[in-house]
Amino acid sequence: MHPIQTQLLKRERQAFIMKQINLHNRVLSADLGLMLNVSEDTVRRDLNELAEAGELVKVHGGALSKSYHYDYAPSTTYALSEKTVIAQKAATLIEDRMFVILGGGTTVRELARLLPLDLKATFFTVSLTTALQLCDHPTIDVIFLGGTLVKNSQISVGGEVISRLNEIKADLCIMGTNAIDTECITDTDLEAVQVKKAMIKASKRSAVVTISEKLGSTQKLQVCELSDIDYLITDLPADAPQFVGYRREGLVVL
Amino acid sequence: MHPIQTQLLKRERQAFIMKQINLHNRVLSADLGLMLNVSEDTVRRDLNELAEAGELVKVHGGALSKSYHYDYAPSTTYALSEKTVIAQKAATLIEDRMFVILGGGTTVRELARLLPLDLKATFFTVSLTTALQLCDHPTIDVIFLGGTLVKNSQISVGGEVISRLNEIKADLCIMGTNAIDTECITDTDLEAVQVKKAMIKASKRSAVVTISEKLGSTQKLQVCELSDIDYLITDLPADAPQFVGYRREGLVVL
DNA sequence: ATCAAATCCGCAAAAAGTTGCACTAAAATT
DNA sequence: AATTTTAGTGCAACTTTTTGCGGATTTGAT
Repeated sequence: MHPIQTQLLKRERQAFIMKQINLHNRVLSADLGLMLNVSEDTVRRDLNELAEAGELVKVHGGALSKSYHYDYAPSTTYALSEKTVIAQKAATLIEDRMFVILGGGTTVRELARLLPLDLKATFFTVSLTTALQLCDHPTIDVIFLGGTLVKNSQISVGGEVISRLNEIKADLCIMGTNAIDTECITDTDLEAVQVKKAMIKASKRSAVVTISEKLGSTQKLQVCELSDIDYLITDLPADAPQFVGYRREGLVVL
Repeated sequence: MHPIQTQLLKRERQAFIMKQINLHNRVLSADLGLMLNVSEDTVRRDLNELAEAGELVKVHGGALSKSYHYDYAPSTTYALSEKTVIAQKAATLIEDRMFVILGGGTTVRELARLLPLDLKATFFTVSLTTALQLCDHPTIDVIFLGGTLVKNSQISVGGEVISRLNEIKADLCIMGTNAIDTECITDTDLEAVQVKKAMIKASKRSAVVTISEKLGSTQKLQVCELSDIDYLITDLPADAPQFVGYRREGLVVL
């Protein structure tokens, strides 16, 4: 990391900075000042200009490569508007300093995307895509529960995950589901079901998020009874007639 | 950089300026004034004309070659073609039924993308993006080593990851790096360095993949000595002169 | 909560750029 | 040939840009 000898023009300096960013994914203002032989203020001004032009992401102390950001592709998500509504309702359950377990699926990912920017909480997840989305949030902590990956759902499963979950006592768990009826939550994949069971067991309260389309559907494997969950969150208003048969003691419909 | 003796005509002057630009990619108005023995005002007027004619790019203090046109903003991946070359070389190290540990970064991700479709092996990784890429492969097993996530680099770190790595004995480890010189592999993030150390320790053989641009750069934290790795894989041919000082017993340059 | 580092803000000095104008010399016109 | 025209150049006054610095403020880590 040797200093540059010649005095560079502004453009050259900024090009140099971009090269460093592309090479090392991150730069420190102090380092750049030394390398370029200019004051840190000048470096900071350059970084601000480049950030404004969208060439990099400025952070406290330096800057980061823009390519290192998860690009969310909302066009591919089925029923996005409904899921956004659900996610916004679900977000109200999360408060500062909570420990929250999140599952996979596009609805939960949408929730992760919509978390308030000033939220300070700790999240656990088994989903790669949820985790990536959470990485874009500035103030939260994210812990990934590793294990064997299931390829199509991109979540980790297995004994390793289960035993980690058994060590956790979270305030809240939010998961999607494949099917839900008036009796229980069901799903198709045995490994995923076991993880979900462990997630519920590891949390004081559990929320299930799902688009209303799935109400009344059933799959082969049971995750839990409807009474085992505390919140049911859909795109419908809480007093919608579709919830007949779902209401019961201790279950809040949002 | 001598001053010109004879007084030049405008056209000759501008031709001289273009020659300097093509030679050095940059010129300073002050230098040109001295060299051409005219006032800076005249130089500036010349530069303005040339810029208007699209022959160069005028900037505060002088002008830059049009080819220099720093076209940063690699919306995709920086130096992707080089990384593809590297990834193809690295892929030859992986054989059926191997246990392989992969790191993060775009080069490794490219490797994950280019794995032969019929490969049957088991992969461990701490990188969310590498893991996602591996999920697209039909026949391999993927195990994610979970832990606290570092947001910028989207990898998991911490004691959890380290101790899991300590339980693994893999055949091969392939990782990118932020910086490499003839002495050692270095990086910027302490947590990431600790994980990389553990990855190397957990593998019979270790490979470092990097674009040749990074050769000769150094960062603050040491991952390992150059002699601790078994393969160095770059976009250059194995017999390239750039490897002077890198070659040593037990290190294969690919 | 506390402390050091990083950032922001304004300012002032230096560097670079702009403009109008006068002067020169070559080119064009009569 | 004499005169007008015109492009080119340098100078000086003024404006803009760039940069570094001191100090107030925010941020992040402990």
